[in-house]
Amino acid sequence: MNPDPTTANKSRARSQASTTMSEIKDYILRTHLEPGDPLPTETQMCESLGVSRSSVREAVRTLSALDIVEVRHGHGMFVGNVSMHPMVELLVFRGLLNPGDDYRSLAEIVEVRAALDHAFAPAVCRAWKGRHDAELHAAVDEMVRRTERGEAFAEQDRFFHSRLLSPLDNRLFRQLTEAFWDVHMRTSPRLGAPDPVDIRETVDAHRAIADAAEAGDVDAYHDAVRDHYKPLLRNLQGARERATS
Amino acid sequence: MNPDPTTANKSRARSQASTTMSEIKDYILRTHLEPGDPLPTETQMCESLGVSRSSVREAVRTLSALDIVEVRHGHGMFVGNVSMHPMVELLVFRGLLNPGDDYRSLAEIVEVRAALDHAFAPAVCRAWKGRHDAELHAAVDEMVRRTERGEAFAEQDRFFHSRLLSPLDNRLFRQLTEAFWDVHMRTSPRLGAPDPVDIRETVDAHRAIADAAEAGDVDAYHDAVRDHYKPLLRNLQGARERATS
DNA sequence: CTCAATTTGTTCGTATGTATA
DNA sequence: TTATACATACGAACAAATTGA
Repeated sequence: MNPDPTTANKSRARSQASTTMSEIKDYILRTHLEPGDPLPTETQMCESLGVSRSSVREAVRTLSALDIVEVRHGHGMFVGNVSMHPMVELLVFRGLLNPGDDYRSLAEIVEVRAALDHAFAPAVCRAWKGRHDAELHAAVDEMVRRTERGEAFAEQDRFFHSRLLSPLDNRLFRQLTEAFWDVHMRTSPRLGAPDPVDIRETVDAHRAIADAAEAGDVDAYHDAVRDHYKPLLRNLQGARERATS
Repeated sequence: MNPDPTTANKSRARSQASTTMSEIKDYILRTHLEPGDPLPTETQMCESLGVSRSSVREAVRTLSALDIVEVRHGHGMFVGNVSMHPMVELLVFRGLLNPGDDYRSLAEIVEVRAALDHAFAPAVCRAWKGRHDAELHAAVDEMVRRTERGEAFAEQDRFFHSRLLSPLDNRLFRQLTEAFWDVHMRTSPRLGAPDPVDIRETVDAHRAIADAAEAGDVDAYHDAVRDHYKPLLRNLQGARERATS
């Protein structure tokens, strides 16, 4: 009685959209496409995969959420750059999800950031030893100026950390660090404006980090990283105590 | 002339599916839902948000890809557990994407895993000091038995590392570690079967890690972690050299 | 600049598969 | 087993964005 039109699929348990998603991923891998390369149009995929447009769209939706496919309205679909952006969205949402321990997620983020910085300290010092980077110090100078004017310096901060790790060849580590920086920035506003003294301490720590790296002094680098996160952890600790009291 | 039906939306630039996604996220946060809690049905969302079912479905698709929403066929939609699974999928795909430097992604994964292990060594040793965990050692015993029978021990390996970090209160770190373990396992098969001597060395390192943690000996712990990854890094190095030759 | 072609975005109607009671 | 509620799938039509003639 049942014509069983699903026999064509490998397993009837998996949904059309799910199998279609795998097909698209396989297509990208099979044809050795790279980020930015154009993908077939929706209608072409419908024909070649033998599924409806809705299914293709849902599959593409999923891949788009993972930054594996990038879709531009009225233009076409392309291979995404497979960034860490999905994880950032995820962690930001997670941070907002916990109403009880509000600052716990942020504290965990900071702890992991510090851990990564410490772990790659030898590699960073080895890479920078003997070199001097004007842009790195210019970023710190700009932080100082902005601090004196009472302005924020998120942009310089991001640039500094990105630049500092740029000579490393572990792309995963670099992207992970930047991703956690992003999560940090998008979760921290609830902390309120930090103390001016703490800001000054943070800026100084950036200078110390750059100096230690360029001197190839791993121990000094560890100390500077510790100083970098110290005021933040202090604020976080205070906020958590206030929240529980 | 223009009836402008999009006035209801905050910004006409964003797509329906995108705003719908934000609405659902806001709904979860606003009503303080937790992972596992039921969500309104598709039709209910269509009515309350004033959009078509397709748009709701595409929005849900995106949230489902990020493990923010879990949808059970024929049952309903629920708040997902916001796990690291999306990142695992992402990194596995990334690993398969590079045809040139095949083992580079895997090497980066291993390096980050080792970095995290080293970074949290003091916390692990502090948490385990003076304690003795039968299950931890039982896992190692089982590894030994399986090695003697020439079998794999992925399950025991995962349990070991998960158990080892279980006393830490940084959930993010634990989930990150497990996620990288998953990526590692799903990317490493291309390396081929490792040398029996290396396997033995790896198993011994697990024992040493457990002993060091329970003794509260941070230095020994660092050494054990190094030994744990040493055979793997050796194989990886060899594979990369063979690939370039 | 305007027009037309291409491509993705949105909607609706309908039929089907699935889980629960 | 039946009934109900729900998600899944398909196809057609129209809207909106982009590109290039």
